[in-house]
Amino acid sequence: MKLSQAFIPTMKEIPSEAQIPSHQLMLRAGMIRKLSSGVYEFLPLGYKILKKVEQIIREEMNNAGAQELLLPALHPKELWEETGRWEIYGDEMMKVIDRNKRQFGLGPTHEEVITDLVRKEVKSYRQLPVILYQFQTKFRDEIRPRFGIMRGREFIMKDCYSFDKDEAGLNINYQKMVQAYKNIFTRCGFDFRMVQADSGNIGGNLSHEFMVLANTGEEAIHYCDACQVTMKAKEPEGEAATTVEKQLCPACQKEMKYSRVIEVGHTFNLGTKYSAKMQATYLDEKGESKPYIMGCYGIGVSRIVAAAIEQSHDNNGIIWPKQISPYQVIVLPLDVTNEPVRKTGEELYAQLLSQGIDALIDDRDERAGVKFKDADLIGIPVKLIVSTRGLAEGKIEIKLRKTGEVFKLSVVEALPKITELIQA
RNA sequence: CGGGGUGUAGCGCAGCUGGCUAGCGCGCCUGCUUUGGGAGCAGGAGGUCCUCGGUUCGAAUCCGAGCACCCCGACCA
Repeated sequence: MKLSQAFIPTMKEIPSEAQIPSHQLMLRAGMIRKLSSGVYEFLPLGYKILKKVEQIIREEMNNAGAQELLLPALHPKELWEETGRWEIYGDEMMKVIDRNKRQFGLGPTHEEVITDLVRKEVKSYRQLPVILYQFQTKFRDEIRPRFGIMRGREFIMKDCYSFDKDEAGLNINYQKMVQAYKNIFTRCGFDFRMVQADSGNIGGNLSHEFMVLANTGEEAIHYCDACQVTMKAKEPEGEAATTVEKQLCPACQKEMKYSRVIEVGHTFNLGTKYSAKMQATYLDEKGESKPYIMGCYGIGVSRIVAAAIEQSHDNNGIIWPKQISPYQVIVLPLDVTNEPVRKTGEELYAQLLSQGIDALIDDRDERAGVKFKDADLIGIPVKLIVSTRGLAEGKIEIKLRKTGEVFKLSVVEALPKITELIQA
């Protein structure tokens, strides 16, 4: 992509609405814009990152035996009345009415819809297990949307549901999903912990949350890496309470570490909570009718993007982990009015593309400072700098976003080095 | 929903104790100069001062109501 033609409106100043780094940087980097409280537009750069994250999740889900589908966002009221959640979910569900005065909810989660689909199609134990997932826009009329994309009223979620004939089957699938989640968050470059959790509104009897360590997180944990123990921290109570109670590790008795965290994933053992209420049953080997044993597994896809920035940024902007960076390399011809510089930049850019490297080129007639600032702001891991000064010595320069490390190389050495850096 | 705060150009802000034609920085357009970390000069475009109502000869400024947005709390991917 050529920056001169790209719709990436960067900003020098911080919009006053944004308080935390990820929100500020996403706005400044031209990734998102606000339409309304808790409702955001993903611009091309933000959308590209979202798609990268989605693809990582998709690969791991497919690998774990789950199949992708797409369910509706419009849910008829009657379906939610079957589980009693039309009342229980209450005002948190956005509601709409059609021309015949029929009521619908905008799906905040999809247990009812998926269970309805499966109960209509899956009648025998022979058809189980089945694991289905989707990427979808969820609607939740949050009491207080905040921190930009972090807690929106409309957001992208990957939700996955497993249907088994018995508890043993569910446990196997649950473990598969936990492993898939660990793979996903590792690939996203996260420093994260898994913690046992309350099951909240979704329900069930066992659940785990996946927490990214970040000091702007809305929750907190105590953890002991030596013993692999993690527990959720209670929020300090009372207005004056700012100190956190110390926790000793139940295994080794040493003081546990404490960190604020962002919840990016949540797994639930649902049991028969939904299938029983919805008469969602199959026939077992003996011809007896039994409710499915269900599990449910969610990931906040858009939130992952924000969490990644919270965990990796500096004063100059975002520092994307290689795996989810929107582009792998940015080529910076520092002076496009200098013909050799412009030409060398264009050629290197074309060569990168021809080798399947997703590159960006800043071909704008801007000063060097502007180009460096924008490149750092949007966080591309590798800068390939072509300058009048460098070319006079027959050199170009490669500079790494994360470490600031610089390599001066001849033009022919550049591509192999970039390939090496990208694969490292 | 309870508490706190903000609303003036695309962004950041000043002006607000009642007074002329609403201002500054950044950004944007034109030209010239510049060209390794957000350039300089000159010219220019861009405003329902959140909305409605009230007080007044006169309101961005004072009063009232409403709306929007942000922050703290309960809720959650």
